Amino acid sequence: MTQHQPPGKIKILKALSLLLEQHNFNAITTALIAKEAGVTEGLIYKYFKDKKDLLFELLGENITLFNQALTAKLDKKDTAVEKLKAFITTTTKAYLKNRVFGRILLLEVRNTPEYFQSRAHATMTALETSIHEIILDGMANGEIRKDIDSKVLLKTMVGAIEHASLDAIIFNQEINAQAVTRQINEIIFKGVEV
Amino acid sequence: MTQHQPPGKIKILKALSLLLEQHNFNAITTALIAKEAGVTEGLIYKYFKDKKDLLFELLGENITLFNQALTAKLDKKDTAVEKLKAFITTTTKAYLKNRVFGRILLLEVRNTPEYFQSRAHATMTALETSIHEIILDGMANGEIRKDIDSKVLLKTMVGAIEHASLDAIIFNQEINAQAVTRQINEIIFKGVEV
DNA sequence: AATCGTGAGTAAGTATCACTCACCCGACTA
DNA sequence: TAGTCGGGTGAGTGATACTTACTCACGATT
Repeated sequence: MTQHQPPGKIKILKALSLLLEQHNFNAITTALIAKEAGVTEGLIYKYFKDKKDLLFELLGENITLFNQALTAKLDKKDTAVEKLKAFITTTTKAYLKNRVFGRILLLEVRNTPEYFQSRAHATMTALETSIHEIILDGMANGEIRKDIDSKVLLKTMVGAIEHASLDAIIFNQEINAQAVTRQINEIIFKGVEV
Repeated sequence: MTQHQPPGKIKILKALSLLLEQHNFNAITTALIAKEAGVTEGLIYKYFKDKKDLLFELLGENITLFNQALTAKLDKKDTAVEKLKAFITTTTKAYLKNRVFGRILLLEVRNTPEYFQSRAHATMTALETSIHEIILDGMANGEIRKDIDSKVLLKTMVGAIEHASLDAIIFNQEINAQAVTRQINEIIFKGVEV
């Protein structure tokens, strides 16, 4: 997937990733990216359609790596509920550990329509589809209530994960991912009403 | 709150709101806003610090109106659980009915640090605080499990609402808000595990 | 060993915006 | 009738995303 990338291209991707740790995407100029990468501005446009395309490719690499790591983790779990809980935990931890990844995905790309045509988004959709299938499996084998809309459950899980990570990502706070994900799992799987 | 606004300022706010129904914020130029409003570009900068400030003010008006409507609705409910369910339903419906409001709040402002200094964000924080207090009330009077972290529950609710609305907002789909919010309420309050 | 093609990179633009600034106008008021 | 002030104008300007014409190093081909 990422083999035989020209050195300049790699340097540009690395530079943007580094800069995103300190600044938000709009505040990062192409001139700054080029300077940080040690190349000229023109080279960015040799390898990327435009500035946003560069962002999407960086996100795409992160998602691909994350997708592989997540799949490996879920394969170790036996039941659907265990897999879904692992999904919540692993994803939240990924957003919090790799802040740039979380920031791009949750804050920087969604307001640009082109993102939804990108490879990054396609990978993300595939990931969500596989989680959706786990939910369906769980319903089929009696682990999960059948009268729940599987799509809404998926959205609730993803939404909970994202919103739990959001403050930490925006304000660069440290939060206890372990404790938070345990709580989310408890809320979604057991419910909060007495 | 919004009294005695000069006509030009109102026209500019209305123009942006209208344009946001068709285009995303970055794609809307100040020249286009001015043209749509029937004023000159310079006037925008008489009333707003910059283009983003204009966006924040438009959002602020929407949030203030929504906040009032929501408070009125919640006051009619007696129990904490009923209030929280009404919060989920009312908020989701607001995002779906007023797409521009949903789009600005969920997609356009969060990637700009200045938003978190704006009046709009302050109002939003106040709104979330009042919902948090309802959760705490519910715990105090035995409606809601006391071993749940109230903050995480709040985030889960908000996250579920936002993510359930997101696809509809992004792709301009119609979705059955009634059915979706009933499902979210079921998931969060009763849990999904058999 | 001369030539060709190509991938990698450069440097000097250009067009488009967001934003500024000096100014105008009419209506009050002293 | 001069002063001032809110509301509004329109011609700039600088930053910046993006383009384009070019160079250089190189391995393969003849």
